[in-house]
Amino acid sequence: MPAHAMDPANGPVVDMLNEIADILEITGSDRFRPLAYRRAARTIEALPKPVSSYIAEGSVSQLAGVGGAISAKVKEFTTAGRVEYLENLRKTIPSGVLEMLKLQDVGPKTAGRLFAELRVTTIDELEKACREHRVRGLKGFGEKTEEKMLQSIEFYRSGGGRFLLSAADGVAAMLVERLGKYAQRISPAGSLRRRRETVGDIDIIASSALPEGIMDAFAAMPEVRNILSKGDTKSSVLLTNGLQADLRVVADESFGAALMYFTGSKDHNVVLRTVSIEKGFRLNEYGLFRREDSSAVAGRSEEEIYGALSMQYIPPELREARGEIEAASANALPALVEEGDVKGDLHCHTDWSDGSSTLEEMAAAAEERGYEYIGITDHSGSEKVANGLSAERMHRQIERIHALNSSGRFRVRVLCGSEVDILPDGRLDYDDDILGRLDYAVGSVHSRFNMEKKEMTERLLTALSNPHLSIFGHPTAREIGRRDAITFDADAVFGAAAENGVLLEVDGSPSRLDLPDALIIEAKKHGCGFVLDSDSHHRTSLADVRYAVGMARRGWLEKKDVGNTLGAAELLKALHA
DNA sequence: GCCGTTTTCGGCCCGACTGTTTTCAGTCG
Repeated sequence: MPAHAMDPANGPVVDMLNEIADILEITGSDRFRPLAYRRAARTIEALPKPVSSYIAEGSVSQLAGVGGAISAKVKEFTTAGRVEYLENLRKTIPSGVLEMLKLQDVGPKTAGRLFAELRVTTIDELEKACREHRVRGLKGFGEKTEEKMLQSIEFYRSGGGRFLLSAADGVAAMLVERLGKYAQRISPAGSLRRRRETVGDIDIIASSALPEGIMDAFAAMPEVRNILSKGDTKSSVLLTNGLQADLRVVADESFGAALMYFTGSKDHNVVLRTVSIEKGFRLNEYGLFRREDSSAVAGRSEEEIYGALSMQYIPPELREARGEIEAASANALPALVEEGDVKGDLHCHTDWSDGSSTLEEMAAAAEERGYEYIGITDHSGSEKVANGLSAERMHRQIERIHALNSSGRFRVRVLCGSEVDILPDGRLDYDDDILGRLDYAVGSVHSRFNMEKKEMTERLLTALSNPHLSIFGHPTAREIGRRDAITFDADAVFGAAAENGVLLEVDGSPSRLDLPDALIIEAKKHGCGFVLDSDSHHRTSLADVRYAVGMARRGWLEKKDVGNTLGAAELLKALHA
């Protein structure tokens, strides 16, 4: 699995640790050692800052799951760029064998045996071995295994991977809608429910006294390309759009436990189980049970289970083992911001630049959503490809918005904003006379993404010191699966944003989701304020603000952290802080 | 390899499903 580290600098370290784990699993006898490497990898993957900064302050071995041996390897890797231990491990196994692990239903034992007994060293060779029916010659392997492997190879080559949350969201809603009539209760679970930025598959949990009915309906849906497995309580299908969907059915008294279990995260579940054991319980997908007599304590709802463990209810977005269990036990969970708290959108485009709805359509759509205000932020002049507004057109748009507001045509107040390019030298793309006329400016990076960290940090610090800048738009400028985050010194940039009162945007555009959660957490520590926007280019995508809300909740944000939960008058004051 | 109010050893989540078995190993989540 490629690393999706919160700080891109940590990607190679995470890959290094996971590769060690992979090789140890294929060759090794100790099954816990690879787990230790994976745990350390997960910890480092979630770090908001380069692991080198933890090395510098001597705190690497204090990270969860990182002890003496692993911290030594991490240090060796960051200084030498390679790890002797891994170099030696690599000699024992061809890299193609590692790649086979990416195939569904091929794990370390299978890959190891294919290599040891058939000398299969690549996925291509595995395909050949299956076609020549050599795999079925191995003890414990048969005809169906060969067929499954060929299917997995095909799926892998067609790029079966993770999907944007927004793509999965619609499918999950369809599944819930379609299967709802067969269930007592039904809900999406998994990373989709936790509002992660990408999801690998869709998990649906349902309760029913008649599981066969819902299972049959699930497998018979027209969107099903093939059935991966089908049992009494659990089935998996591959949908025609390439997404995998899993359905799990339990009795209604276990619905909460199953929902909790399959919502995860895995790490959250592990910690929760540990806490359960400490308190004399056993927790599984059927409920919470007393250990001494196995009597049921809770299971009908998640609230009931957290309650029985003397905790506050933990919203799914927080279930990442980032201290939420400790906070819930201490009655100290944040009151997370909700979509209904948002009083207006501050990042919207119209057909004046690269949007496809008119100013009036956007205002009407904002009004329909019950917003108090909508900020229009078309692109500035440098954005030629996006039809950015020249100074002259920007002046005209301001006049137009003023006229619209005084016309009384809309109850919603239209704010004059702009998404102003942060130029490579850190200046904003409009002169002060325009910036001074705007209600506020959103500054964004749209060019020269590959600047060195030091230069990029300078660029951003210059922009953040501009008194006309109110909001730092999609701060990392990443596009999920397409473009990496820009690199900058997060401490310096967030510190400057806090000091200058520049609010950080959480952009809800489905392929941006920027800031991401770990950086939100980091920025909040610096005392930054935030805004939640849709970055919509069409009147229907104002609803994308829900993805910004999801990310904000994953970042532990409360209503008071978010500027656009304020009324218009207070907001304008905050934007000029 | 990591970890610790069961602490320096002995655990490390655990249940469903599949394909191959004839009681289970491997994979997945």
